[in-house]
Amino acid sequence: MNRSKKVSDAVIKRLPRYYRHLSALMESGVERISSKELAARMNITASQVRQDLNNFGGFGHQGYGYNVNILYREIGAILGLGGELPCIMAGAGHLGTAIINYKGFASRGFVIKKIFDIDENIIGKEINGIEIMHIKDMQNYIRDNSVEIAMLCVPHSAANEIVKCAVEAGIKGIWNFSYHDISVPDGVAVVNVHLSDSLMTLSYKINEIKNKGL
Amino acid sequence: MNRSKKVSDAVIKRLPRYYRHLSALMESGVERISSKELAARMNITASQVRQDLNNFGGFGHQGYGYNVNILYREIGAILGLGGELPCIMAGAGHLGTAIINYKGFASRGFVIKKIFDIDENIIGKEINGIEIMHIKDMQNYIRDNSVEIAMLCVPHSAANEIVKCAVEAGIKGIWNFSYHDISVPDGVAVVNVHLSDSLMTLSYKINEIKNKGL
DNA sequence: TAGATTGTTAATCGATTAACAATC
DNA sequence: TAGATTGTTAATCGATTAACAATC
Repeated sequence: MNRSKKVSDAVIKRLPRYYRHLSALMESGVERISSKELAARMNITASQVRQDLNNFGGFGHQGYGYNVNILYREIGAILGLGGELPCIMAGAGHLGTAIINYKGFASRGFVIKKIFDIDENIIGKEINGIEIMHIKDMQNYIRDNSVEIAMLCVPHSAANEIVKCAVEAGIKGIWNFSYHDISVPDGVAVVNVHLSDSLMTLSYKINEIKNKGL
Repeated sequence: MNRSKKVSDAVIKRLPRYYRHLSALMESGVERISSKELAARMNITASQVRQDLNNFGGFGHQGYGYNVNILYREIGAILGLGGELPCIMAGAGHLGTAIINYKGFASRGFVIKKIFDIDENIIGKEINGIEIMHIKDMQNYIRDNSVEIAMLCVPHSAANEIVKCAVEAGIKGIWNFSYHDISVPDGVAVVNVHLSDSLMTLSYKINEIKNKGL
């Protein structure tokens, strides 16, 4: 992998899409695919496929295309998949619970080790077989167990404090569902997920179509 | 609003962020803000703020800046907020339940009218005071009640069929949480939310930081 | 070998940033 | 009025697309 030139955000966001499509191809028993065919499936151009992949190395062969299995594995490696990534969930509300119960993450290596919440009534209980502990024990748990990812499903009033704790404990990345964008020091990765932003984008698009019709 | 030139996706995605920051400014009692100050809060450039807003009209005043309340209301209108947008939820699993229980949507006008599921055991029950009906009744319900948005939290094996139903019934937009991207005819808006893509992006970023350290 | 398809360079397109006259 | 700040045009930067020699 070429570490010198920074890969653009646009490319990074497409990587999981490639991964998804390659996974589907594998399931259908497809062994090889050309950039042209893959692009058609994904509604992008063949040029873009080749440019994207060549950020990370030449995975194809002239006259042949790309081996689906190999490309799938390579993109998985680029995405940091392959091993186990220990996670914790902060916040056992509805959204946290939904994510804890989602089966697709563990199979990709995102294993939620513990859940942390402030509600005394649920501490000691389990969700999907995972123990709920008090939020005050989160920092030590992260440190002692080399947790890499903190998933954040808490009210935004609590978010900053919890982020601070997690960062001090050496967390590597934060997956933030709380209302405000969060910021962290260099060396910690953050992805903000704003479901309400996404819904408003949909509303915009509906509105746009309506206006076009006038 | 200038309908002739298409507003870019990059701008559309920033609109909810402006909306969020303006909302916070209103709460802190700020009455006016310059593009420079707003940009600083949002980690973008003042030029970009002005360019973005001028896609939709001149909301500012020279020497003064922007009135926070007015700008908030204008962006709300651009986003299609203000009235009620009737929604239905397809799929009452963990994720669907989490979204149904989220309080922030209804206050923005996204009111979930009914929930549809295939599980006979839960039909007739309620989540957050909203009735669960059988999925076979979804199409008529959408048609008879001019539902605008279908929220899709079903397994991907069921997604295509449900989308087809909803589109035939005249749905205006689909908020899709199921695993695969969905496609719809012109005139229907779609926003795909892929939580696992988002998590993999985080994993990439963590990995990138690790590699940079080497 | 001939056909196919890559990796990569060059051209184009679009989005972001800079600059500044207009004006509150 | 003088200072501030917009709206908008021009310059720059970066991402996407096109083209093609290399080669399987």
